[in-house]
Parts: sequence; structure tokens; C-alpha cells
Amino acid sequence: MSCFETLKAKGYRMTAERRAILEILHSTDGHITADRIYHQVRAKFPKANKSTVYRTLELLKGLNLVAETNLGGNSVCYHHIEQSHHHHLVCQKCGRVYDVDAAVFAPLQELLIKKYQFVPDIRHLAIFGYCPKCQG
Amino acid sequence: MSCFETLKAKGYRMTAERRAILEILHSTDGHITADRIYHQVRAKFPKANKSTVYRTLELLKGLNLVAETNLGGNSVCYHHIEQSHHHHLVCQKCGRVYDVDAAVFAPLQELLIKKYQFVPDIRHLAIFGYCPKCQG
DNA sequence: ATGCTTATTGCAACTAGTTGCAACATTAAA
DNA sequence: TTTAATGTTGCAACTAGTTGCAATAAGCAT
Repeated sequence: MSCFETLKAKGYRMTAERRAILEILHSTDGHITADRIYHQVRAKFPKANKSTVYRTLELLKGLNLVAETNLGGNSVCYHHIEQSHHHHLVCQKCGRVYDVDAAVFAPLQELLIKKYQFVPDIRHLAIFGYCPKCQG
Repeated sequence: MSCFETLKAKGYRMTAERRAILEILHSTDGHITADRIYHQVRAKFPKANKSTVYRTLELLKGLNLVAETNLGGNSVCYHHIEQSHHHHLVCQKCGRVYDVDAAVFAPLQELLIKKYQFVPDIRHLAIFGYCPKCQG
């Protein structure tokens, strides 16, 4: 199901701004901040408002079409979800971001379900620490 | 080593505002937002500034004297670190917060070290999901 | 194509948190 | 106790993100 169909199926509407935001997310390799999305949307729709961008990202996040990740800077990053989920290891020293396969978290998820009857909804997690090059 | 000594050992100074903030953190059971700390400090020092509160919390966080946790509301929470570390399971439906012992994360930590040579610095983590009462 | 319902937008004002800078205050040393 | 060094504060202006509301426009039915 395409993003368009997912929106429609839930009674949401497809607007020019939303299309633009989805296109930006699709054409972006890696992460992008809300502010950068906003500026790109403005290039096409000069009077688009930032609240529209934030509200759209919030909506897409709720529909599981984009992932929101706090990579430790002063603003949150977004990216479009397609294939496999992955998480991030962020080095507190050098700032490098490493991708980790979601499978690594499977044991933790099972443990939380078994021990706490809590079903985690781990979508895009950033774990901070020290990378191989910055230890000691 | 007391908070006071930890600060002094690193060349930081103990001021009236810092003392007030530490007292508030110590006397608070559970979590408290920066804004609430700010208002309590103001009760004692009417012209204290919010940037002082934020800067002090940032400092204490760096010294591992307080933990910062995003519990999903619109502001981050703090609490003073004493005994054992623990993490949080936050229900996305009802908002309840459950404490989880840090030991639950030990296997994940080992895996990250072994597989990625990444040493995680998991201090206060919030995992979102659905609690026992809100499933289905 | 027209009209109706209601989702969506722009706006403006707001909250949470950050930053540069000059003034100030703690600490240790003389 | 005075002084010097520098850590800390208040201030004001800023960034990121949110919210209520009236105006607008998408999508559907006719």
C-alpha cells in the first residue's frame, strides 16, 4: 500500500503540501530535520507554514510511514520507512552514527513481554555510548 | 562522595542556586520537570533565571548526578541518581510509567559490545509500548 | 459541475529550551 | 582580608516545536 493509499484509507486527505513532504522524505537518503523539510517545502510553496510540516510529520509518524529519531543534536530527525527497521548507535564523543539491525533488540523485546507483560513499540531507537574508535 | 564534593573536585563552584536545585532534586520522589524546578527555585530566589536551572541540570547530568528522561510528555524529566539505575516502560495508551531494573538491559549491552564494539552508555532509557492493561 | 462535510491550512501567540555576553561571585592564594 | 582568576549568573534574543481558531479546500454524493 502506498503512502497515498494509507492516508486515504484512514480518511486523511492528500494535499499539495503533504505530497511535497512525502517526496522530500522519499528522495532524502538518510535523516533530515523538520526545519530542512520546511525550507524545501517553502521553495515550492512560499507561503507554507511550519506548523503544517510539523503536523504532517506527526501524522506520518502515527501511520508508521516515517520514523522520528533523536540523534542527540538540538533537533529531531526524520526519515521515510521502507524496508527493514533499524536503530542507531550514536557516539557521544565523535558523533558518528552507526546503524544496527532491529534483530539485535529482539531478545530485549521478548524479555519485556515475558517478564513485564509489556509489549514494546521500539521503532527507531538511538542508543548513546562510545564507538570503537573513541574508547579508552 | 557527595554532590558538593563531586562538583568541587572538578573545579565547579557551589552556589546558592545550585544548592537549591540539588535540594529540590533530593527531596523529590520520582521525576520532576525543569520548569517545576525553576518555579521552586524562584520561590526562594525570586530573580533566579531559567537558564541557570537548565545549565545546572545539564552540568549535573554530565557529572552523572542526575538522570534525564523523556517520558513522552512535552517536557523532559529529571531525577537525582542514588542507588541502582533503572529504566522506564511508558505506555503509549494510558501513559502509565513502569520501572524496569537495569539488569534487563545487560544482554543487549553485551551484544552491542561483542557485535559492534560499541560500548553503550545507557543511563536512563524510556521504552514506549503497551502495558498489560492496554493490550489488544 | 455543485454543494456539503469535515480535514487541513495559515496565522499568531505561545511553551520549552539554548546561547552570547557583560556583570558578578566563589575560590584559592598572597 | 584583599586580590586575581575564572566559574556562574541574569538578561535578552533566539531556535524548535505546539496550539486554538477562523478560513480554506479535498473528497464524496448528487
